[in-house]
Order: sequence, then C-alpha cells, then structure tokens
Amino acid sequence: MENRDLKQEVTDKYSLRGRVFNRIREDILNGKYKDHEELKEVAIGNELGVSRTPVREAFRQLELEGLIQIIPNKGAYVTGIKAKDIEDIYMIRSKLEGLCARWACDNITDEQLEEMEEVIYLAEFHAARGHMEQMAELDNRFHTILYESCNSKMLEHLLKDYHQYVWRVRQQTLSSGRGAVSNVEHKYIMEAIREKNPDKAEELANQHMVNAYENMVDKGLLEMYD
Amino acid sequence: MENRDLKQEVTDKYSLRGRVFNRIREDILNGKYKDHEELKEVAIGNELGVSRTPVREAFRQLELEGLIQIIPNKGAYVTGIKAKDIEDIYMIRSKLEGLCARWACDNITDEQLEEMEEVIYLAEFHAARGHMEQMAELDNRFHTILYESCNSKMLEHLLKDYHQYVWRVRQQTLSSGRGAVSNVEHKYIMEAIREKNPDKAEELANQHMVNAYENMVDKGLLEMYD
DNA sequence: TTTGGTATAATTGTATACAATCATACCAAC
DNA sequence: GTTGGTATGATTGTATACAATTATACCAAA
Repeated sequence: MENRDLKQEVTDKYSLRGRVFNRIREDILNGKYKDHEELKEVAIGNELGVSRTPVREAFRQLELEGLIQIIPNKGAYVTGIKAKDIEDIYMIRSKLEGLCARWACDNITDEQLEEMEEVIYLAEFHAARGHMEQMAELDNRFHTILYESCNSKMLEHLLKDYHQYVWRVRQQTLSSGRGAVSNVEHKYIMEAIREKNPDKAEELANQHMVNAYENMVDKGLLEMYD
Repeated sequence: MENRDLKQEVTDKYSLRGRVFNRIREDILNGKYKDHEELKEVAIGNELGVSRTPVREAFRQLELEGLIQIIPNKGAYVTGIKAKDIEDIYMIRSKLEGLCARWACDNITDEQLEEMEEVIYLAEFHAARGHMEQMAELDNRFHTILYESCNSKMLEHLLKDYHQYVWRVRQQTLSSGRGAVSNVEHKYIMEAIREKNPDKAEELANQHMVNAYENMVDKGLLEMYD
C-alpha cells in the first residue's frame, strides 16, 4: 500500500505525535540519548513544546520499534544500538534481501528495472566524483526499488525498517570508500533479476550484505557502538 | 464505571492499554473485526470499559504491527491478514528460523537443550493421544526456546512477533494432523543443534517452515483468508 | 435534479486534571 | 550503624475537557 506510507508521512509531518516520534528516534539513532538513559514524558514534552499525550503515544511506538524499553509505572529507557545488533541485522538482512531479490525476478516491472538502471548509472557518475551525499541517496533509492519490486508488503515493510535502523552506520560505510564497489554489486544484482535468475539474484544480494558488513568491521566502524 | 469488577480483575495482569491492545489484536486475528472495518475510539473504549486514552495508545501500536491503518483525523481501519501475507510470513520465517537454528548451534545452553528434549518428549505423548491444546502449547515452547537460544535479541524479537502473528492458522494446522510430524521435525532440528551442525540445523529448520506452509495449502486452510 | 454551501454532528488530536504507583528521605527502634 | 517504616515528592496510568478536523444533512440557487 504505497498509500499507507504516504499517509504515514503526512502524519509525521502534521501531527505532534509524529514529530515527537521522529525526533526521539533520530536522537536515539544519532546518539544524543545514550544507552539506558531514562526518557521522562514531561521533560520531552517541554523540550518539544507539547503535552504528555503525544509523547506517550510516541513512546509506545518507539517501544515496539525496540528503541526504548518501557517498564510499567517506572519509566522509559533507551535501548541503544549495539555492535552486536548491527551484526545481527546485517545477517538477517542478508537472508531477507536475498529472498527479496529472488521474488523480484518474478514480480519486478519494466519501469522498476529501468529506474534501477538509471540509479546505478547515476551512482557511477557520483562515485567517480566522490559525491557522498548523492551516493547515500542513490543507495536508498536502489534498495527501496528492490523492496517494492518483490510484491510482498510484509517483506517490503520489514526491510525498509531495517534499512532505516542502520542508517547512521550505512552513511559511514559509504563514505569510507565502499560506494563504488557497492554500486557494482547493485549492478550485478539488477542484471540477475533482469535475466530472471532467482538463484543468482538471491546469492548476489546475500553476499552484498555480507560484504557491506565485513567492510564495516574491517574499517573499524563498529567500535564506537560498544 | 459500571463494570468495575471486570476492570479490577484484569488490572492485576495487564495495564488497560495492554489489555486493549491484546484484545483488539485477538479480535482482528480471529476475524471478529473484518478487513477495512473502522475502529472508533469511544466505541472500543465503551466496550472494554475504559476511556479513549489507553485505546489510542493501543491503536498506535497496532498500526506499527501493521494490523490497522490510521488515517490522520479520520479513523483507524483494520488491515486484515491475507493468504498472501501468511505465505510471505512462512517464507520469511523459513529463512529466519534457519538462521536461528544455525546460531543456536553456537549459543544454546545445556539447560535449553534439556528443556527442548523434554518438550519434544511430552509432545510425543500428547500427539499420540490427540491432545491438541497441549500440542499447541508445546509447539509454542519449542519455538520459544529455539528463539531464545540463538543469542540474538533482534532475531528473537522478530521471530516471536511472526510466531504470534500466525497463531490462529497455526492452531488449525496442528489440529489437522500435522502435530506428530511437526514434532518429529522438531526432534531432528534439536539433534542437529546438539551435534553442533549448523548447516544441517539451518536446512532442517528451513524445511520445517516450508513443510508447515505446504501442509496448510494442501489442507485448504488458507482459503478462508481471501 | 443537480450543485454548492453552510450549519451541525461525529470523530480524532491535544491538553490537562486526577489517581495509582514508585522513589527518596528521614526518623525511630534496635 | 543498621533496619524498617512512613511521609513526601516525582512519575506514570487513566479519565476527561477542549480544540481541530472531517462527515453529514439540509436548503437554496441554477
């Protein structure tokens, strides 16, 4: 339901609850709120100029996202992202992006394939010039198209969540020189999908995630998450 | 409050919000609330004897679970579970339970292995006697132990969610005669984990989910979800 | 009949008030 | 000094009041 995401976007933009939710989420993922830190409803509310009600609703959502833990009648505590979590997510994504690529072979549209090709072409351009911001945006677009092309709302939703979750560390990995390599891997995945070769597409998408993770380990990008 | 007794009774177990959340979730998964049906805060609140506040908080969580869709300033609409969703979930679970079993080889404790064995043994007993209720409970326990033994909070959380999500259809599949077969598959998975054979454990857990799904298809259990 | 607009009702969004629970500090008994 | 209990304050849980938005009904103009 692309409609759902659109509406969600509208909600986030115009409702206080959505703004609070996004703000706190950003602050946790960006490290402003440290691990185990207690979030108090009135304090957050005052900081953002709203009452407790939208803050509480945002808390309930953040709990389901796993970003905070709510202990009844006690408080809400930040559950910071750990190096182990990132490892787990990349291994989980490895399996799921593989499945996604497999399904895409049967369900991708010509328009989606064309857009993928355009994204990859553009990324080659920006990679050669070291335009990191554009690379990040194009990486986003490639994966988003891939997720939408698998014809599974369940899988699409799940992968988008994880993709968002590791946003910060992904920026770093792209900036650390993997951008060009990553884009070549994208190209191979796309070609396997275009050839309607599910086994190959799955294996390549699989390996794409493992490579991304190993690059992060090699570059020492995970050391700050402990 | 006209039904103070009911409220009091449940407050011991859950917060009002938790109660509302579970109740609505049950009602959606059980089909009481039909697809696209509108859920109104006051109506639900009256029905359960609570005010709008806990109902709203429950709605926000249900939205993130994907069980309802909230359109700002309009309402909350049920997003019923479809046959396609069930298929997707079982295919996703196939990959993830495989990963879980693989990780369990390295991380399971002796106590967990022993409890697994006990569960499987008990399940043999109840399977032979057609005790469906106990079978369902033991199936739950097996998978819960497996999820907890993989040493990944991320994966554990995810798999528990999906396990809950397909609760209703799982009951049916166990009642349709697959209970005993399923338990044998559990036993093989456990043995592979005990032998510390990750490839075998992954493959068996993988196939366990595929088999469960194919059984549902063969028995026509998914036809009611369209 | 159709169209457009306005008043009214219904519903959600937010803020606040009140109740229940938990944390802390202090004091008395030993 | 330690223990136990109570009072006090802080914080969350819930209910309600109010504001904003949307849906509906009705009427007038074409």
